[in-house]
Amino acid sequence: MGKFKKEDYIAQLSIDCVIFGYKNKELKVLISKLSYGENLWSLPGGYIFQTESIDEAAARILRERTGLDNIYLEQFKAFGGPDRIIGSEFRDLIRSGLREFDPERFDQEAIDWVTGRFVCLGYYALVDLDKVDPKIGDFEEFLKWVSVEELPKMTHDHNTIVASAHKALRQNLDEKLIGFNLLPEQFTMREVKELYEAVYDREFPMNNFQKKILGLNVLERLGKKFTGAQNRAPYLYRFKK
Amino acid sequence: MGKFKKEDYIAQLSIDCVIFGYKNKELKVLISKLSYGENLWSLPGGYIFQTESIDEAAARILRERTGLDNIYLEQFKAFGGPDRIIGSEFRDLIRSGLREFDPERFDQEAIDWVTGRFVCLGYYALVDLDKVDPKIGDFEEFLKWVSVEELPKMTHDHNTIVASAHKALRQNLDEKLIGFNLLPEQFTMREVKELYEAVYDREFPMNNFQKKILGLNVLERLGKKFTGAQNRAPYLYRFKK
DNA sequence: ACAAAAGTGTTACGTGTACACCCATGA
DNA sequence: TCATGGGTGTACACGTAACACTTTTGT
Repeated sequence: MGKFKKEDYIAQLSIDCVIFGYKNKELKVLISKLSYGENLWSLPGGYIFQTESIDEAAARILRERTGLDNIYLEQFKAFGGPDRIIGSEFRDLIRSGLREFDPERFDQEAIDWVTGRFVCLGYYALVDLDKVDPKIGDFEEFLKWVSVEELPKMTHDHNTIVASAHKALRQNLDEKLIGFNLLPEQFTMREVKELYEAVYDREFPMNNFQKKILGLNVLERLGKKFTGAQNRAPYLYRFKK
Repeated sequence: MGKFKKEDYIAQLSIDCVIFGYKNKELKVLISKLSYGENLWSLPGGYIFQTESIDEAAARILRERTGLDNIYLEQFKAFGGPDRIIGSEFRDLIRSGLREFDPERFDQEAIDWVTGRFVCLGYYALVDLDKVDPKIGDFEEFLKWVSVEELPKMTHDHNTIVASAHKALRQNLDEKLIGFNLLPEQFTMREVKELYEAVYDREFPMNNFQKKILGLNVLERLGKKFTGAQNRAPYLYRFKK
């Protein structure tokens, strides 16, 4: 990675991504452990090049972090209190060099830039968790999938941002039929139901749920899925394109 | 007005306001005629002080433009193509001084700042049109209420922004019961119905509409409104606080 | 008494929920 | 043939839509 040039980016404006995945009947979010401070967590994010649109920037940041292209992505809200200053909590920590940053990439001027006040554009992404190959960003130690129910306290207003993203997801899941982005290509009806239950945190009766989803006419029925269990084999479905 | 100091503001980030009003059975938007160029229109907007939140900035801008406090305000989307550069269309026009700006307020450096690339945060506001006393901003000649159906071609992507705001309004009108912000304190059921018809651009049967709205239990019935017409006098209603 | 429009009531329809039932699978 | 869970069908409740009707007001 080359030197960070602040002139390349829009100042004081960042993009934070709430990357949703689904596994083990849980809705999960990809969060990052920061490489400075003690037990500090945050959402993966990035900055906007002067030459790209904000949607392109979000897609690029997602691509850099997940290795995936054509991710389902939705801008849901901008966040911008005057207290959204990375430095207000960690500026001293960073500057004191408690953890060293790569001086090749970040000089003092760049660190000042990064630790100023930021307005952030919140995007949420829906991915097939198993296809993601998470890559760390600047100031990050590692990334981790965590259930939305068990998120740690994160830096700044990132917990608020996730809550807002979750709310937006709930509002859009049905209307825009985006839930299938969280599942693999083929899935059973039960898996769809359990996904909905994870998102809305409530139960759906199987038979009525099936009728509702099939009534949308967006799924095509494939073969059956034989698991070896001593019960009727469920059908596999695929999202129509 | 004092000198414009760019250091006071967040760079490359603006707020554009879609101010909705309602009159003569039409949903209207307050737009401004620019003081340079020929027949150029845009949305009223402004910039964000380093010391305020984005919501505070939007409320302040609305206050400056309408004279009203406690306006219903909702952030609905951020817009940020790399082509959103005021200068790309008008930079030369501005710089050539086709219309002179107040040099006390804007020096060359400030004009460079203003004509760069901007990401904009879209807010929509709902106001009682008759209470608004529109005040022009920088680079503006006058403000005008125009029906959403008859908007002129505006600068940049402002037509897109209005369309997006209108869509957000439609989605929220019912759910958040915000429509009454567009009406005076007292109103008849027919006026509410006609407002809804203006927003959704379709008809609602009076009797069912009445049942639905009254069923929400958010209105209190006051006296009757005698207009002198030779028909039964309608009730007046008020929004419960 | 009449025209105009406000307001109320009654019925029909469609969606979603609850319940009951049958079917396939492998031990 | 039995237990398990998948899948389908039917009856009911609810909210919305369509229709008919009564009431008020001023000429």
